[in-house]
Amino acid sequence: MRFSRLLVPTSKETPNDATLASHIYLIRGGFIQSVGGSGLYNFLPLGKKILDKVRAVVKDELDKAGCQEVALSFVTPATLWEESGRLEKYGKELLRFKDRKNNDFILGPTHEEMMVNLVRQSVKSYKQLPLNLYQINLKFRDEIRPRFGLMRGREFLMKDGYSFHASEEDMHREFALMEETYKKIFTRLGLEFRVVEADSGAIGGSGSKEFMVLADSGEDTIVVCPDCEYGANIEAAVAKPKSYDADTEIKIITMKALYDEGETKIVHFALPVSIELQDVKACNAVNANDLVECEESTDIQTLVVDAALEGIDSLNAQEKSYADISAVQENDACIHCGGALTYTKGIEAGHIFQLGTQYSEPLGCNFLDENGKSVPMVMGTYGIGVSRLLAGIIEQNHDDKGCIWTKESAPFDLHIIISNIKDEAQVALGEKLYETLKSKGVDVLLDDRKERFGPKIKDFELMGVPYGVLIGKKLADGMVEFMTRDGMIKEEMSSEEILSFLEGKF
RNA sequence: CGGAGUGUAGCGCAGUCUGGUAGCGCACCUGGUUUGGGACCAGGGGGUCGAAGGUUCGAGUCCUUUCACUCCGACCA
Repeated sequence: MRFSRLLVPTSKETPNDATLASHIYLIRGGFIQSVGGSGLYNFLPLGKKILDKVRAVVKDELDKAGCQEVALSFVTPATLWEESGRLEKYGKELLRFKDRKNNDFILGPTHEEMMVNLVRQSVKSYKQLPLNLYQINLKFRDEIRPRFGLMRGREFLMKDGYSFHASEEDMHREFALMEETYKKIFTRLGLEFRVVEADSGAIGGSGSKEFMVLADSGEDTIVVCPDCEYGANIEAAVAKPKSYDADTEIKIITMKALYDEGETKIVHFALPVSIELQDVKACNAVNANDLVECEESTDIQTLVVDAALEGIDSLNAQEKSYADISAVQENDACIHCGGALTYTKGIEAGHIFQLGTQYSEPLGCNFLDENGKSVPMVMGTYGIGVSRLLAGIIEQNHDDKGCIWTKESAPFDLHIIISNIKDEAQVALGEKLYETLKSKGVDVLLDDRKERFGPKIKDFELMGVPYGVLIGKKLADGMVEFMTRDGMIKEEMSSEEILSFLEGKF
């Protein structure tokens, strides 16, 4: 591709609402463009190219693992969501609208219902199982507060996969296979990541694991053990129970729990004064959809006491139970090896769930087993935020000048700069390298613009193609420079050798 | 949803207090000079000043209503 023909509106100026490196450089580098509405972005040619490359890696690994790609309708009849019971539970994040006949529709934020509907119509026998179907498609979530560019948009590209099994054991096998497959994907993309235990949230189900791209700018706090493999989202993290004695000071926190159909209930949580309440654990302990703050109340009817206080406290309530509701703190002891746990920050880029029959049962997704008996399929579900991965790659790979794309995500293999377009020798060498490498399948960008050296090198730094060739005034002495974007390393070499050097490299 | 703020050219902003010809920087177009770190000179194009209503001889500016967006918080696979 010739730079003079490419639509890449790079910019010197930082958008005023951007604070994260990925947001700043994706816009300044001309990869994406804000639509003006919050959390909505257009992908410009370079951004689209990267998105396609990341998507191709995801698809390649999934296909190798035996998954099959489909594309489900983006617009979903609301009746399907009524069947599963999530129409209410998902709340305002769900974008709803009516058609001309006044039928209710939603734009899918995730597609369990749609996929189950597809499978229940076409799969009837254990002989057709197991099955793992996925799509890489737009999702829409009406986020309360979209921010950070592609990190938390309202419309985004997600890979969502769903597996269907005749037994719990087979689903566990697939879950492990997907964990391995995801590790391969993240590794190929050049990401530093950690697989952690997680809460299942609105999706539901039993075991779930998150794939966290490690970055200080991440929105999630994760607890990791330096001595073993253990890692968990703070929402699901557990530590070795601490022991308390009868003198331990106890605090009681009042919260309002929200349930389906607008029901609410005042609940109380008791735990040692020095320990923070972990909201998600607390929410799960009372089986609520959500917990919100409310005024303190001393009329205690429902009380959940932190499990560590069992046998120590002398609290009374009509309905009293024990559960782990405490937030793990740094230096708590690892549940597996006793190591001192630490906090780190991560970007949730993948999440895999063991769903069981949570959707197949209410939606009637049944099959006939060997005995001719109709039973619900056992399911797993697996997601990757594909557009979020772009942001994650930049969060991990940038410097103060711009992006540094990894090999499998780079918009081009090589970026050739002709410093002075009026110098015929420079142009001739640039064209020769460009045409020769292009014919050999190397994806080359040739900066043939009528610009000075400054803007050209700035754009190279900003756009972040991993390697570059600089053909400039040193050509008069028969020399050119080979540049490695990571570290901005320049190596001089003779203009005679450069072509064979590049042919060997790509 | 609570708190704070902003809407003026593609982007970033001034002008609003004190009403009187719509401005600046970047970007863009033409010509010339320049060509290794976001050049210079000259000329040029681009706006229903977020929307609606009101006050006034006259509104970007004052009043009322409304919409949108941003930031902090709460919330969130």
